[in-house]
Amino acid sequence: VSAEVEVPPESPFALLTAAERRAWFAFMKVQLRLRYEMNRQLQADSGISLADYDLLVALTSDPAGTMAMSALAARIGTERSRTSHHAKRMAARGLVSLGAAADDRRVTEVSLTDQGRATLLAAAPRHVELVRAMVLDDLGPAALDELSGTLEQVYDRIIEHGTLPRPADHP
Amino acid sequence: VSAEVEVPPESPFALLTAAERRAWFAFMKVQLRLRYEMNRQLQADSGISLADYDLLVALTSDPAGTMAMSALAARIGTERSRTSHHAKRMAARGLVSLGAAADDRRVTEVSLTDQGRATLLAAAPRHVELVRAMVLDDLGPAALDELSGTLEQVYDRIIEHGTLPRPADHP
DNA sequence: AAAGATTGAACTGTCAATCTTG
DNA sequence: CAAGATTGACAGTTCAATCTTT
Repeated sequence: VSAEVEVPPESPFALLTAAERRAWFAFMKVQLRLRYEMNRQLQADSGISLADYDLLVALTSDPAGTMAMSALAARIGTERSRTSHHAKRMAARGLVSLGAAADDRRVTEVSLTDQGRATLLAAAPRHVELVRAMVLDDLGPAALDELSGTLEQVYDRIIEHGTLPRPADHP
Repeated sequence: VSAEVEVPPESPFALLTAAERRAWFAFMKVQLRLRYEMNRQLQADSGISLADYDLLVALTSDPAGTMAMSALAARIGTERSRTSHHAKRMAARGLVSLGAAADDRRVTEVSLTDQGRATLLAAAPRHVELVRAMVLDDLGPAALDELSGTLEQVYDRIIEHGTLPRPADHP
């Protein structure tokens, strides 16, 4: 397993202690590789990006598979304009459909199409398998709980010190 | 602190156990917010992106602040073409300079300029402060070690199951 | 005016094709 | 031909300006 990492004194990482640096490097490395591998696998197996997958998953949180554009953006945690561009591209590919809400015509409703639902159902098991294989499977119940607790604590600190409001809970 | 999260049975997350889901959500949430906040702070305080910062830091690992384009790309963990585009944009802003290597003229050397070095030196303390405030400060030495160990274990799994070779060690 | 959303321009990242030197 | 790198076209992201409905 990885131990001490030497850092030249000119490097900004010299501002961290050895233990801090170790945690920070480990986190950044995991994060970078994981994103890369998830994207690659989804693209190869199902022809969708991680961002596409996240959007489709978000829509399943509504029983009918329909959400207002703003609600969708808030759920995914990105800006409205980005979600708008993204949903439009996905609509062109047939994965979702867009339409004005009947009751308030300012609202754009984004809905899973049959094709979108089918794509997600086909993609999910392999994606979850990857996550399990890469992250979850090798941690015992105790390590998993410890990791969850630590990350939740970190998340709270980020929200406290950050510039964005805490989002509504992930159902 | 966050506890059980309900997931509709149609959601792909139903494929994970409650404990697995908790760890996975916590990781994804931390990762997403942290990237956002780091980017925002660097941009606001120093006028550079997180990607710019990473490239500048990578260059400091050479005493003279000069690396071959390929070596730089490998160090940052991105593709050569991306690094090439990025370095070119940064050169236009005066943060780095580009030139053919004397001994092998296929090689492009990327060098920190005085301005690039000054920008990094000015940016680093506040960036490190943010990382400390958001992630490191609130974890005791034991939690920090435990987190490092778990993430290093996860990283090894990712490399095992992934498609990319293990990169050279971060000095 | 405020809320919900879209648009267009500028910027960043990805992929395949190409160029240059060894 | 292989290695190092760049290019150009396209996909995705951000930001500010704009549009529509309430």
